[in-house]
Amino acid sequence: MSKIFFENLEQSIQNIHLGLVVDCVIFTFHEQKMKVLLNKYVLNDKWMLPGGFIFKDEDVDAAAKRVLKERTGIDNVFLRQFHLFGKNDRVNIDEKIKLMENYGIASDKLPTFLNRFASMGYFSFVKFDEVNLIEKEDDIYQWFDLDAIPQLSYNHNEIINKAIKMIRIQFDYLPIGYQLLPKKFTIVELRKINEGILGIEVDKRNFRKKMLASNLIISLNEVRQTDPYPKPNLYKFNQETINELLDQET
Amino acid sequence: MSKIFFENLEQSIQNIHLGLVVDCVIFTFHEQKMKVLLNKYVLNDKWMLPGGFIFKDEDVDAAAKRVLKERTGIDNVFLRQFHLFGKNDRVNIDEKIKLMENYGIASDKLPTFLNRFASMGYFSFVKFDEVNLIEKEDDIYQWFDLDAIPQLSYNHNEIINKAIKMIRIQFDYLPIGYQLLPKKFTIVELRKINEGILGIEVDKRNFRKKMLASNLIISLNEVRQTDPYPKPNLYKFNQETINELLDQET
DNA sequence: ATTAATAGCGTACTAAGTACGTTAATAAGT
DNA sequence: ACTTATTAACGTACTTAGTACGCTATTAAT
Repeated sequence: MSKIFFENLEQSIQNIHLGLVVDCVIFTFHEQKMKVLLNKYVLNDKWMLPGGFIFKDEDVDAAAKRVLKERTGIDNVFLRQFHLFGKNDRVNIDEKIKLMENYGIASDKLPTFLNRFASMGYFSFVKFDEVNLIEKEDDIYQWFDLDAIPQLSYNHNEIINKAIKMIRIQFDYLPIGYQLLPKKFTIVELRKINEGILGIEVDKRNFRKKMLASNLIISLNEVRQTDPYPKPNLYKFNQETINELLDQET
Repeated sequence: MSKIFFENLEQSIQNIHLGLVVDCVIFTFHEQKMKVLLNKYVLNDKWMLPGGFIFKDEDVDAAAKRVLKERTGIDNVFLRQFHLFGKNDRVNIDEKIKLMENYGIASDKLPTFLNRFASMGYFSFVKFDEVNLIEKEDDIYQWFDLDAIPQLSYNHNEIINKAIKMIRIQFDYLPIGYQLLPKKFTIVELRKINEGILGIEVDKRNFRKKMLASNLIISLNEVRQTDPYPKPNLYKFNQETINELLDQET
């Protein structure tokens, strides 16, 4: 949804698949912390998840991909369904009317638009450095620390909480570190991601032992010279193991 | 979808939430085998999954519950989302037109109905004895062995396969045996369910040991007298453990 | 009288997970 | 110049969970 969409609402409505939208919980990892991408229309006062309509004849998964590409510029992104939010009262109608009025549209003009839309939730993990936040004149984007999410529009707080819950359940089947880290990374970075998502502290020594025993990572026998003190060893992911995870396409 | 629906198609369309349907993969356990419930309109030649539309103002989860109740008579059923099938070409349009024509409806009469509907997949586990298959004049129901599913309409074979895949991934978090077995059951029955769903054989002795060591089941110190030889001991589920699983509501 | 079937018990071994002590190298503070 | 705090990396002991497979007791069928 953007200015152009609202300015041509009647025509826009003709081109979208009714009754269903996608919302994306986009995670990244930066400065040792997990972050979530939020979006705000300048005319609105609350932050919300990046989301959007599905075009007629567009696969739902493709719509989620497109939304992500439009916002972050990233192609070929890792994206998974996690829950359909299909409660009848999911969207606060007053909030929706207010948004329309902010764009100068009478609320009784397009009843179709005010009908209920179920929301398919997707989560995604993107590399911070590869993201190029694409802001339009009327909406802005910002990364928020996972432990400092403000109050969001509609049921979007619930959606984020559910995303985290589902990610935790599927944790071992998701190549999260692979999606978030650069080609070369340290074991500590990998641990910080785990801790951020699982919401717990992990024993440093046991984590290292577990990683080294697994066939998930391969040592590059190379230390990161830019780090101050005990310069940490660098690792890469074992592509075979990652491919096995990706093939499962949960 | 039923005769009444089609006979009043124009009016029926007014009352449904467009763009989204629910399809249910309903499992049961009978005579030591896992079964799936399939449905066939007598005017159609292919079997399909029980599914249906969502009413305007009806929660999507509630629609799935209603579909299940309408077909099996069971209230308060265990039901979980597992995947949204949102491919644009998911439903074979020719098949859909043929179905409409079988009901005497010209295919060009209601373009809205021919628009794409995404399908929210739900799986469910029901006790065979509690099911009371409710057949209407124009559609019939039948349990099929999980390893003998015929070719189904639309993408319904894909939906079943995905359901099984998702159930396997979440296996340890789902109270499957609890949903399928009567109050009193034997360890062998529990094992047969596991084998049926996981598609593998499980070592009898280790399975028993694992179950006894877990706090999932409690011995009733009572054997089933109706069984022929080594009359097996009966167990009940530990309600506390089951409640913990149910609270997670994956 | 022999054989087949199977619920249930037991033993040895392997793999995975947990708890926590120690070292080595450096930067920052006094 | 010396001490201290920091932290990547290695190591040891112990616990728990999982795997492989042998055996027994009791009945029904042949």
